[in-house]
Amino acid sequence: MADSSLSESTVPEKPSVDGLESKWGDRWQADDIYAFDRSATRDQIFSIDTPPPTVSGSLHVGHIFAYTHTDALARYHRMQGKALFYPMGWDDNGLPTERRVQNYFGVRCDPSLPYDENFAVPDDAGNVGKRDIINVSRPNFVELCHLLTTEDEKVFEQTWRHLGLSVDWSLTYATIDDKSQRVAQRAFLRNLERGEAYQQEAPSLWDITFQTAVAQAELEDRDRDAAYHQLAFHRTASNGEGGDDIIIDTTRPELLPACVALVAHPTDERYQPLFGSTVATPIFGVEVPVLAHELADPEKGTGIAMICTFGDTTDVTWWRELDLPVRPMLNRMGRVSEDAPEGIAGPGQAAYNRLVGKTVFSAQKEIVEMLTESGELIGEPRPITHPVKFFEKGDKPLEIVTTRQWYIRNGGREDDLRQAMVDRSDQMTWHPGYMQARYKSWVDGLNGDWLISRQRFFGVPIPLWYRLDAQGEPIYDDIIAPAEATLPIDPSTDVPPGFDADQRSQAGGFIGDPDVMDTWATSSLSPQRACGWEEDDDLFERTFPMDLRPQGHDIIRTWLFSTVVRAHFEHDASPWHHTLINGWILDPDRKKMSKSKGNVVTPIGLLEEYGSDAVRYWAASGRPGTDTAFDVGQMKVGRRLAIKLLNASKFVLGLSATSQDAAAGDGAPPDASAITDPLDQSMLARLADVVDVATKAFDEYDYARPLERTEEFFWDFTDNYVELVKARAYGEFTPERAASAQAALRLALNTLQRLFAPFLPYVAEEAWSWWQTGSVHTAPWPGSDDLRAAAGSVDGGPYAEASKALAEIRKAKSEAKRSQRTAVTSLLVMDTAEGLELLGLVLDDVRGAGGIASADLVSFVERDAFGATVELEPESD
RNA sequence: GGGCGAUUAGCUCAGCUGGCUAGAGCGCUGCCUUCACACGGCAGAGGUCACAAGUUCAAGUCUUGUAUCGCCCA
Repeated sequence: MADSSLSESTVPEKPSVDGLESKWGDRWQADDIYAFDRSATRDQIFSIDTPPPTVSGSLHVGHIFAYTHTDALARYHRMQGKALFYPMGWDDNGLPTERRVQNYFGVRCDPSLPYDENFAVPDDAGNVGKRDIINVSRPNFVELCHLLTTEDEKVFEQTWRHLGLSVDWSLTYATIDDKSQRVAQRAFLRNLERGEAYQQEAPSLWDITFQTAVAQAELEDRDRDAAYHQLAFHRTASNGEGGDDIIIDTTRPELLPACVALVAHPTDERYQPLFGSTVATPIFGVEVPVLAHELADPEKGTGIAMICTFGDTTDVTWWRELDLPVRPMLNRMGRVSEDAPEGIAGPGQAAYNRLVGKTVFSAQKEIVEMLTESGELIGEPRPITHPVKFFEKGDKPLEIVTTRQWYIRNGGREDDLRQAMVDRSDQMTWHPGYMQARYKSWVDGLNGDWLISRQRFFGVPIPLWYRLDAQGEPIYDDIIAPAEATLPIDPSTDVPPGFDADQRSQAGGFIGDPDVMDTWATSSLSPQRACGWEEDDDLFERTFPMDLRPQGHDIIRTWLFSTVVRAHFEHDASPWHHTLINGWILDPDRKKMSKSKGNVVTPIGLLEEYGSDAVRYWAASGRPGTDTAFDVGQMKVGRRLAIKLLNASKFVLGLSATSQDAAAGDGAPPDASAITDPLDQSMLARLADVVDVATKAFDEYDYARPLERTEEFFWDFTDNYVELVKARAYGEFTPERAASAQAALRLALNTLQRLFAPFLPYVAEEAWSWWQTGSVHTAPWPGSDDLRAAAGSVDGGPYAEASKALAEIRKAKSEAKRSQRTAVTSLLVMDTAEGLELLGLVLDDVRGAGGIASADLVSFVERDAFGATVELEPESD
């Protein structure tokens, strides 16, 4: 081979996938190839609402999986000429960070403490042994949160860069940064102004561990053991005092002091005579009404239930709809309050005193004892397992306590708004489509507005103050809101307009709202935050509504839904045009991988062991919406594929120093005028089909099919086409026919490198760099027109026929346990007339690859099906 | 209880608007050091497409039902 100076100087002797991440990662950063071009107009831009990962957790393979999908789509659209608006965000706001900070530094937030300017980070941070927890003020605690999340974010960024995400890192935001706080507070104030946010003193779900209210979206049911206890309520003068007791079934006898009524189904004949009368509670003798409501289940227990304030959400419904009094008995710690509920007196008070201060668990034991003593517990408790509501991050059952909280309307209490939320979901395309059913069923099942206030420390403060009356009590209706221009504010340290700092907590002065917002109340504004809402109008107009929201199906009811709510109110629009829902990673037992199960593999270890391209290959094989098994086998396959692409590129580029276009290409397809051989044209015709299928699939947000089809073609290309064409490409026939092979190989290689670029960004870039200037990732996505032009009128037939013949020859050698280099002394091919004609076109190539010295050794027989007989040269020793 | 999805070789999965004599990779078996690649290549064995009815010239593919698994909602 004469002149291969280019390939020799740039193609390594032994190509390797190792080390490409840092080589190209640095280069991409230096060249800023993923920078958003904000001069592009809206129709030239593709904007992505990247899910901000929770930095206080660790990255796991599920993240790698999902973010790779988005990145493949991003890279495709970039190659299609779009300006990518592809930011990364960090979710550092909220409870998970608080927890991590508590454990990492061995501290606890005590909001009553003053700020300590000289607070030093504990020496044993990150490795806290057995020692006393240090109580710190809220501002100190928040500082620690910022300190740790900043470090965590660096680690995350490093991993994402290693994976090869093509985000524009200059757009990075955090959900707790000042701009996010400003966006969240501004949006809240506007919701308030328009009547979309309101406060209410109402029964709320309460986590006794975290000491905060939680929203419906954060609930999960968990099965817990419990027992039905039969309690005897007594008749009163209203329904035949001294008559048979009324027996109710309850799993929570400890709430008996909080009983406000009994309830049965209106059509239940057993209890109809009692409706409207009263009964006396056991032990306490409190008189409560017997009422009718259709939520009472005649099949459950004795068909009549006691309503307590509050044992569960059904109690809340009954309480509201039946207009009952509140008789609370549990405090926010989940213990029995000192003050007995209204109506308890005399001997009842003495009994109540036995419960005071107890947890619900102990109170239940105590009350069962009392009921047994009094004979009002009928029979033995009957154990059951039933679903109990938990805060998804908590480990104690939720209680319901009456508190003042802030809400944002979401359709849970208004049918027209509920319908509007469903309509919004029709305005975006769901990938896969069936995931929209989850959204709809969630919206259908909403039973209240969105509770957004949280009694926590690290979050975006509710930006309000309240006036204090002459006694120093807050007047919650007398709200003082900040001007938008002053945002973000922290009402616990900032002073409202028209007041002095020393009026804080003084009679006639003010007090700041102590709460922070639900973390979803900030995340639900990620499009607004990323796109510069009210901060950068020009950017906002170019990027919003966004093109794509990718996310997991587990947070459709939280993140996706709440984002739709906010955009509906603020912009009267759907926040995105498309949403891509990813599945989960399952371990080999088909269980969701999670930290608690101890089956999580660290991503950085995988990336280092198999290479980023290999891991991305595995990830991109997972279909949209489909849960996928964690499979290192697929990563090994991906690694082989990546290496193969390097080696195939090396081979093609090493061949053809004769072509002019061997010299630095600019990304344009090589000159195809030399391509005249039928086999070459046939291969390109098939490649054109692959390009069309891949393009169509990508346009439908399916990243998996383009990879699959490209890979399938590529293996066949290397196994069959390259082998068939080798002899000719090396010049065994005429120079013109060699040139045809070389040009076809280069055209195919050029196309394949670009097709693989979204999936295997490192090897694609490496191989591209051997013969092209510029990055493959900013090269145009391949079209099929050039390929079809080169193929002319030839279709895939000759290539298929040649491959079949070659397979027969290989099979004969393999079955004879001979080397593939063994010469063929005779080949008889049987096929249809059409098949034989096609074979005639490519016979030289078959001979070259099969080791058939002369065309005289080949004969044909016309038949209606393909077949072949192969004779090999005798074995020599 | 209502809904969504899945069920194809030992394993992980393709098979889109019905034409398949059912595919790929891994794993397994045998062979080949071949000048792009041993981090390789060639070949082979391996499946009544969960089950049952139906529509159709034709069903893995459509309809209905059943079973099992997973998830969402109540």
